[in-house]
Amino acid sequence: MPNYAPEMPLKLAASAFALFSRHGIAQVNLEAVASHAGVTKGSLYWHFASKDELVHAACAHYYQNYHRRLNAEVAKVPDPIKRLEQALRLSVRTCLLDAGNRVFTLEIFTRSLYDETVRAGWRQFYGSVREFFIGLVQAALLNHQIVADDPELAVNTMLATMEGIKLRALFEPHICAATEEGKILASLESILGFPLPAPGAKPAVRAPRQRAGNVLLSMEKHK
Amino acid sequence: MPNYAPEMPLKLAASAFALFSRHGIAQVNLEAVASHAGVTKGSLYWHFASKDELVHAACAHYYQNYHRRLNAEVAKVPDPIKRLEQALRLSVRTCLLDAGNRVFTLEIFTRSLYDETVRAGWRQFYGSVREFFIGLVQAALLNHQIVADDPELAVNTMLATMEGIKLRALFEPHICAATEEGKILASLESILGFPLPAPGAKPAVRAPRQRAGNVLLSMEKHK
Amino acid sequence: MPNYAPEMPLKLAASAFALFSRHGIAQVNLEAVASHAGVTKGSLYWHFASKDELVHAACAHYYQNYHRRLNAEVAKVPDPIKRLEQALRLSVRTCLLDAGNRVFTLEIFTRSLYDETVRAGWRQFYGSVREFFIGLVQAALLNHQIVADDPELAVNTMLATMEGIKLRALFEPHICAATEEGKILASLESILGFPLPAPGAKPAVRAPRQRAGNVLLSMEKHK
Amino acid sequence: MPNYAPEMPLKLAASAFALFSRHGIAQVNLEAVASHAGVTKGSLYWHFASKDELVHAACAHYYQNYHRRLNAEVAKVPDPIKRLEQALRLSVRTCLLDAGNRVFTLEIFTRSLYDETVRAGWRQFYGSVREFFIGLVQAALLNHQIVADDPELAVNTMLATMEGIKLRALFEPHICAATEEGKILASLESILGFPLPAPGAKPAVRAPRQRAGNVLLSMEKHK
DNA sequence: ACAGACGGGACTGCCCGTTCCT
DNA sequence: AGGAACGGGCAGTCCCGTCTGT
Repeated sequence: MPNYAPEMPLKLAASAFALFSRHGIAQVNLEAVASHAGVTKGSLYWHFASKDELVHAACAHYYQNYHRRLNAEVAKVPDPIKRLEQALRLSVRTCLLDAGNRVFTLEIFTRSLYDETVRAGWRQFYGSVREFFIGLVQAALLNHQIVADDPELAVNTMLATMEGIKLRALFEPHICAATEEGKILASLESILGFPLPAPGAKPAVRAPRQRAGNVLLSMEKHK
Repeated sequence: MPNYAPEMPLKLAASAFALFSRHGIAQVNLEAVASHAGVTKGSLYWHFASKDELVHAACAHYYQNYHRRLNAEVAKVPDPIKRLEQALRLSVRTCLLDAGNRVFTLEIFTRSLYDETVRAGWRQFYGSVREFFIGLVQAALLNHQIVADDPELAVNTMLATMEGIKLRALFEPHICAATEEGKILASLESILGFPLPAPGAKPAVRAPRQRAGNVLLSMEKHK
Repeated sequence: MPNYAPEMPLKLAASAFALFSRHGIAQVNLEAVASHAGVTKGSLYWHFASKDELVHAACAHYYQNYHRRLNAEVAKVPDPIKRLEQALRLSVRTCLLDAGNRVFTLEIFTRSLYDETVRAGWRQFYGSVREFFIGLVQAALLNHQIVADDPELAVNTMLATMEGIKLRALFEPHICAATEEGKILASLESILGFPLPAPGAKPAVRAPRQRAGNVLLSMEKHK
Repeated sequence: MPNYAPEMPLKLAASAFALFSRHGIAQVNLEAVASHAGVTKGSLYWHFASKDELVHAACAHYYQNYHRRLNAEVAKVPDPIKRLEQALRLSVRTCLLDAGNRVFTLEIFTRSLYDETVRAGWRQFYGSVREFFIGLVQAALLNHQIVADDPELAVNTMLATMEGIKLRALFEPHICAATEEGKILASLESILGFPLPAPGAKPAVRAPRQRAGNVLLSMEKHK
């Protein structure tokens, strides 16, 4: 029917991302990706020269999707700190709470060991995300809504904490249960110098020791 | 001479670990592992029923080797804080500075996504390492050589920082160059509440609470 | 040029037959068959799901080839008894004098012990050959060129004699030497009630007792 | 725990014969043979240097067993034609009606394609059987109990007929059903020139044409 | 004489990326 | 764009034969 579908490459990339996230890259063959997109393997090869290229496209899909949603999220609110909070919430939801996402990024990390293109892609993506957050943090700083000596350090720490949580979730899945969103969010906000949510509460969260490092690591043990 | 080699399983596990660390698990076939150990694939299958089992053996080899070296390291010195420092130094050297080790653990992480046995093995290993360090920290605490409100939290933070560094090294290899040992070590020690090395030095490193966490993230950017 | 070869299955079957005939089925691996046909094992498996299937195809190749040559042979001459003689000559040449053919059929017999499909295939082949010869015999009978009370019995006997010769050739190869063609042929024709070739010759061959059973068995012993 | 069992080689040969007859030579491994004999593979190799040797031993077991039973059978009766009949009956029972025996000999035939020793063994065995029967036939001849112009030819024909029946039984098992013993026996006796069993019966069987070839082939078709 | 762990080699069946023809 | 065909590679299996130990 649609004998000319200009969006087919994107459809294939989306299918690839979806399947890779569910089953891992090595476990998904091109036949499956093609049929998931409604075409055959032969057609897939008209758009992508190799599985590697398809992986790159899946990464690009992931990066672009994340950026688009991030931008859409912050566009909804004008207040700097609200924007930052929304950005954080979205990141937690998509990157941490979504198991498929955790799978995909871990697969990408491992693949980047052997594929320079993947490695470069992620490096660039990570850099742009960092710059994005630094921008949000500085805006909130200028608005005196948060406190931070060194925005870049704070963002770096926050991002590293997210990676740390991702890794821990491998072995302790409960720490990324959907119900943990608030807790995780609070920790990340604390790292970025957010004020305490409840004004009357003791500023424990803001207490230096509390904010030290991957705050998530202090979460009560799971029973 | 070939027959009757009770240590062959260990030899094979060591070969598997060595090759997996160099080239990744999927890139190494059993033929290569066997020939690295001086036997053939047919013989390998007398000892291991599948590649999965061999992977588990390689993990066990890794765990055991790490533990053995850790114990040997701390046995050399009686002073608690020296022991802790030695343990940290060894960990940094073997887990962070050694690229093969970084490759192996990342491969294991990804594999643990699909192999419950691998996942359980690593969970147990990680737990035992944590307990080991907590013990060392408490000993140093009793000796008033370090300060730490919550040893478990400090150790968790330190270990998470190591994982964070490992991940960053994927995309910024220079931060795990051999020359960085001192810097990395200092950061980890700072997290565990070590006193400042040089009394005259600016106490920036000790500015305790701020720097705690993934201190490594504040390292100057690579040019 | 490799792709799109609809005749590849036949080529592979022919290669399989050729190699099986030379070295036996168990002694030939799929790699050898594939490379003999100019492809690789992976390609072979696109056409045949297993070695068993390939054996079946080799049998089919053998059956079809024999039928085709038989039909071509009889089509060349119109005279019924000449047709019968040509058919016999071809059968002797291909089935008895050709060592490869003897090997192949013996292998097939043994394999049919354990493979019902092979067994059924041979049964059908044997049946069709028998019908073919019965038809030729009856035509010659109607032409008063041979004498036979019971064409079916005569054909059965003739075919059984051929099998008997095949078996004896295993242990006394000389009885299937190329030079024996005439002698074997004469015996088979005698069973089918052919008239004596030379009118002046002693009718020894036609003597009942001489014709009893596998006449070939009366051939002088080899020194 | 018989640590000294001089008869172990025979036991192993018997086990080998039994298993080879049931499942074929290629389908039986040495482990199975050894355990069937109550020992392990290591012990088997003390008695036989290779699987080939074991096959040879199984053949020898078969030959010897057949000879022994044949001799025992004829020793029971003094009358020449009775002896011949007993010998025939035993041969039909052991060689034709017993499916295992048919399997074993067919396996041996195929193996003899590639194993000169097996081939020579069978050749010798076959020769000795032929001589044995020729002796019995001549004795009966001297006693005027049968008629035969050429005892050797008659025996050859009879033996070839048995082989022919064996082959046909592959594809038409019913012709070797236990109930067919009488019919098969009658055919073979007819070839050897036995008098008709019932005096009043029409001497059809003795008519030359009827006796031509493997008389068994004239058996009514199976429905 | 026996037991059995072990080594070695070969092979089947399969997967999956890739190419080519239509 | 479709899909038949190809190619390489590898896991898992089988089983023979050997070697140590008893």
